[in-house]
Order: sequence, then structure tokens, then C-alpha cells
Amino acid sequence: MERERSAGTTPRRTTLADVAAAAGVSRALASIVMRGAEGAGQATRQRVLEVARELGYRPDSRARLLRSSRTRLLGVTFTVSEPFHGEIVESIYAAAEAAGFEVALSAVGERRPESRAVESLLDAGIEAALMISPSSASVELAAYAHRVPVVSLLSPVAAEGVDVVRSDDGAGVRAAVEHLVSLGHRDIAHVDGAAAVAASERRTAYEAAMREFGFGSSIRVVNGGAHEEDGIRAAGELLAGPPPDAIVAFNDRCALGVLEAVRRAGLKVPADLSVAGYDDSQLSRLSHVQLTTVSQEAPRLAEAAVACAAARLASEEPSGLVHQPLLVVRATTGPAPARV
Amino acid sequence: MERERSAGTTPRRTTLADVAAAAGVSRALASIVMRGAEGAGQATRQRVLEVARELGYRPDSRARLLRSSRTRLLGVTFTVSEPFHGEIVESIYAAAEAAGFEVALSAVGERRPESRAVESLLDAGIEAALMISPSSASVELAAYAHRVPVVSLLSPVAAEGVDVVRSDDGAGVRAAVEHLVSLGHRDIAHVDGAAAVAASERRTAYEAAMREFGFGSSIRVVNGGAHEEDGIRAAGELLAGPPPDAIVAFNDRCALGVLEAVRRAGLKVPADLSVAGYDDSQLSRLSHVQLTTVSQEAPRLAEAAVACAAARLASEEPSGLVHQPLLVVRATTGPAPARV
DNA sequence: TTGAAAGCGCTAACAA
DNA sequence: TTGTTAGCGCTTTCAA
Repeated sequence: MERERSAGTTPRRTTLADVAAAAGVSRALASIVMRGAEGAGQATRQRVLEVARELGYRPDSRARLLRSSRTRLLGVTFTVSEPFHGEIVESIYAAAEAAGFEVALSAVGERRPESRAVESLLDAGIEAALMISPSSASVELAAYAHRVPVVSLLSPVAAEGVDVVRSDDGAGVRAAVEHLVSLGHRDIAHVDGAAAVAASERRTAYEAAMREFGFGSSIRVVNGGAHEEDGIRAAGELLAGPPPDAIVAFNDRCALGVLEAVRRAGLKVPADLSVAGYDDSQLSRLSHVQLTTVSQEAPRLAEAAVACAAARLASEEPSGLVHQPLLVVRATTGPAPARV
Repeated sequence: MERERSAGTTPRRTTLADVAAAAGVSRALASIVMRGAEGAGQATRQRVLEVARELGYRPDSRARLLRSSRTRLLGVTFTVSEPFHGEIVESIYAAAEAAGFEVALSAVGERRPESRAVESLLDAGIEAALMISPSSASVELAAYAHRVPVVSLLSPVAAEGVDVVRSDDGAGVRAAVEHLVSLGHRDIAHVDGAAAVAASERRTAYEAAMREFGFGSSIRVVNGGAHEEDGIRAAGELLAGPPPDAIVAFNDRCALGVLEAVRRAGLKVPADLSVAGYDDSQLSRLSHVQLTTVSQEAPRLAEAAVACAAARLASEEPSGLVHQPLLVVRATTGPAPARV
């Protein structure tokens, strides 16, 4: 079965020149119309647009990208195996579109280092890079930032010229602890994120909050991590001794592991023990999970990141880089059990 | 703080012309060397490469894409909220690189229809499109296929000119059923995928396998879906009456829901009831899940898809489009309980 | 083996 | 308001 597009027969794609010719105007004018730029009369505009639609014209992004100084293209690096990154990516598309930007995606994975992901975006002509949880060293990030504005999402890296958009983890953790305290819990433990991004900030905030509420003496931090396995292991350690009243986990995936271990140990959640996560990921919203967690509000984070990039491109100072997280109370936290 | 890249100061990126000039050759020759094409002497090649490295030259993909007829760019559409898609994407990067292709990603999401995802790739100059679980109608797919070779991954769509790369779901489900039968199970139920892609094929295969093993009379299909919630709901229905020996779920996420409901009903897995999933997703591999499942082997699927696209581009007939899945036995299936 | 010339499809100065 | 003229950085004939 021969296809239309097979060797030789390829029906050339409609170009701007075709549209211009059919509408009886110059290419430049057609370009102005297609871009919605000013400099064309009402009548012409109508006609060109009409013709373009009839011919099924679509601008060639390669040519556009090559030629224009303002590509209005935003590069995004994300880790393909992180569900929360996916949520942010989706929101970035929406925010970018609203702000008149296109989006170029580049995945980071086990066999695809972040450096390659960024380089390929740079080669593609992005105007700014949004990096979700960047893992590159500060010097590398600074080098990228030397080329285009770089916005780090989620991770509070300190690199010259890199803007950090994130939610206030300290406030988020504090809110979780406060919520548990208000439910009567005292012996609140923390399963931390170990070497994960933002782990130390959350750990510190947990300790500060415990002291603030007068439970400095019951501070208990266990080495955890960012994934389910880590939560299970950490909770295992925690339950080897007398169980705490409640556990604040580094993130949702970790919290899921904690929940699993806690239930496996025969304890009821939240009757015997409350658990809180962090991220408000889709996982936490599942009907059988109903995890109390802290939302970073992906859509707003994405908006802030896009706005930040836009500001830098307009040589303005970005604002609203730190966003206040939101406690989402679901079913894994409840009143503390009556004390002995 | 002024940045180097701020207004006016932008240090022009090194171009091929710079490299050519520095190496004392023509742009054309430098291009040949950079592409690794033939037509340059050993010495020249060395020198040009050296100079390029010194100057930190990186080819501009926009220009390259615009000019060359063979862009060697593969477009990939995927759904950002589907973990399994992510696994495939990662494997596609590896397979594409091995085959000398670049990859352009375009996400499909709730607010970003597949049509937009594909169109943007087309505008970017892709040579072929790999669509993971495409949801577009046949006519649309056929229209895309009219422009570039289109490969559908996972979903067995029937559209003119679209190649389907997938694993043999029938064989996979049959293997799961056979496994359960060999463990002594008879009353094996199926929670199907409802309207999900490939659901009907798996359902049919389940029924066929049950008949094949002589348990046609205990065929039991419950309306499920592709996500955890669906599994919970379906298992709830199933457990309203006398529970089956084993359950084969549409996919892993559904199986996770089934597991949850089963355990909530006080049954032990696999002591009281065995559960099998489909996909061998990362979820299924988690230490506390250890789900018996059927692997579609993402890396091999990705390789096959890339090979298929490459074949089409070379005007050859693709082969190896249907891949044999692999049963992965973990901890959620075990011997049938002793019968009454 | 090398180089000169001609564009890919588009945008951006400028002039009319 | 419109059209003309130059390219963006690269690849691709074609001739030397």
C-alpha cells in the first residue's frame, strides 16, 4: 500500500508565501497578520486570515524560532518518574499559554542527565528555562543562567542568577504540626527526606514548630527519603519502640510507605496514629488513601514560575516567588487517642 | 545586578561560521564534519572538531531542523499523569538515541488535547510521530499518518496508515490465567478496563483462557476501569457475594485498588485470594506491593516503536510490531486455599 | 577533498 | 498601510 507521503510524492506543506500569494499580499504583510502584529488593515487582515484557514496554513515553528529574536518559547525540564512533576508540567502548559508562551519539554531520567535535557532546550532556542527540582550543581545552573533566565521550581538551590519559585516549606510543615497539636497530639515524629531536595528545610521547620508549641522534648526525627520504600523502612524503625501519636512525613510518597508500615503493624489510622504527608499529589487524593497533606498548589506554582520568567525577560524584578502552602485535611489525621 | 545576557550585551552564540573561520575551512565543510557525513579528510576533520570543542560550539537545532530534509526528529505524545507512559518515554529516549534520532516531547493532559500535542510536533518538523495510547479518532489519526509515519503504542487502534506497536495482550492475560490455574485456582474473576484502551481485548482473552482451561462456567467479569478507584469499586461488587479464588485486574493501578478493597474486607492476599495486574509498572514493584503482573517490557516496546518509525522512513515494511509479554510472578498470587 | 552559491520559511528593518 | 530587502544558521547541490 503506497502512501501519499511516500518517496517523492510529499505534498509540500502550505507556507506563508502560499498564503500571501493567494491573498494577493506580500509575505511580510501576511506574517504581520498571522502574528497578530499591528500594521495591517482590517480588510486585509480578514482576507489573509480567511485564505490561511482555507489553505490549512500552520506556521512552521522551526522557521519562526530561527528568525525571531523573541521566540516566546519556554523550556521545561522535569523528571519523568515523578508524578508531582507531571502535575506541574500540565499546569505550566496552561500558564504559559495564558501568558503567550509556547512550551518545550525535556525529560530527565536515569539514562538522561539533566545537563543533556537543558542543552537540548538551549539548542532549540528557548528564551527561558523552568527547571523542576533541578539536580545540577550550582556552577552548572549558574552557567545556564548566564545564557537564559533560569527558574528553579521546588528546590531552593542557591545559584547565581537563578530564581527560585517554591512554596514556603517551613510554613507548610508548621501548619501540619499545628494541625496535629490542635488535635491533641504531642508525641509527633518526623520521617525526613534524607538527601532529597528541601529535606533539611522541612526537618528544621518541624523541629522549630515542635519547640514553638512546647514539645521540644519530644522531637523525634527518623531518616527517611522521598519514596514509599523509605517511608516503610523509617516507620519500621519508629515502631520498633513505643509508637508516636502522629507522624509528619517528608512527602506523600513517603507518607504512603509510612501508612503501609503502620497498618501492617496493626495500628489503625487515624484512631491509633495520625499521618500527614506533603505535596497533595494525586496519590494522596485517592479515595482509599485520603491523606492529610500540605498542598503546594501546582497550578499557582506554575503560574508564578511563568510569571517570573516573563518578568526576567522584560528586565523586571520578579515577585511572588514564595508561595504560601495550604494544609489539606483528609482522613489520616484525627484526634489523639485518650492518654494513659 | 546586571546580567551578562541583559539587554544588548548578549554574547552571540558560536555558530558554524565561527568554527569554519577559526579552522580555516568553508562553512559547508565544517557542516560535513559536524554531521559526521563523508566528504572530509582525516586531518581536516580532526582540526574542525578540535576548534568546535574549543569554541564550545553547539549546532542550532532550529536552523538544522529548518534546512534539512531529514530532521531525524521523532515526536512523542504521552499523557503526563500516566506513570507507565513515563516509563515508555524514558525508554524511547534511549532507543531513539541509539538509532540516531532526536526526541521532541508533547504532553497530553486534561487541558491539552491530543490534537494540539500532535500539531505542535508537526509544526516542529518531526519526521515521525510515536503516540502513546492515542485517544484521537481513527480519521484524525489517519490524517496525521497522511503527513508523517504514525506509530501507536499500546493501543490497538485501527486507522489507515497507522502502525500499532504493542504487546500481545491476549497472550499476557492468558499467561496470568494459566499461572493462576496452575496454582489450583478455578474461580478466577476479571475486573475489566471498562472503556479504557485495550480493555475489550483483555476481557475477551480472559474469557477465552477460562474456557480453554475448562472453567468456562466460572467466568465472571466485573466492570472496572484503569485507575485505583475503579478497582476498589469493582472489587467491592465482587466481594458482595461469595469471593472468587483469584482476580485478574485490567492493569496495575486497577489491581492496586482491588488489593485495597480485598484487604479492607479482611481477606489475606494471597492466602485467601490471589490478585494479578498488568503492566509491571513501578507501582507493582514497590516492596510493599509486590504485585504479580504481566510486563509489557517498556524498553523493548520503545525499541520496536522506534524501529518501526525508522523502517517507515526508509520505506521498508516494519516488523516485530507485536511483542510477547512476560509474566512477572511476585507476592500477590499463591496456591489456592484448600477447598471445602 | 574542498568551496561557492542557493535557499529552508520565516521575521524585522526600512522605504514607499 | 503596504511592500522590499535582508538575513536567522544551517544543509545541500554543484562545480572546482
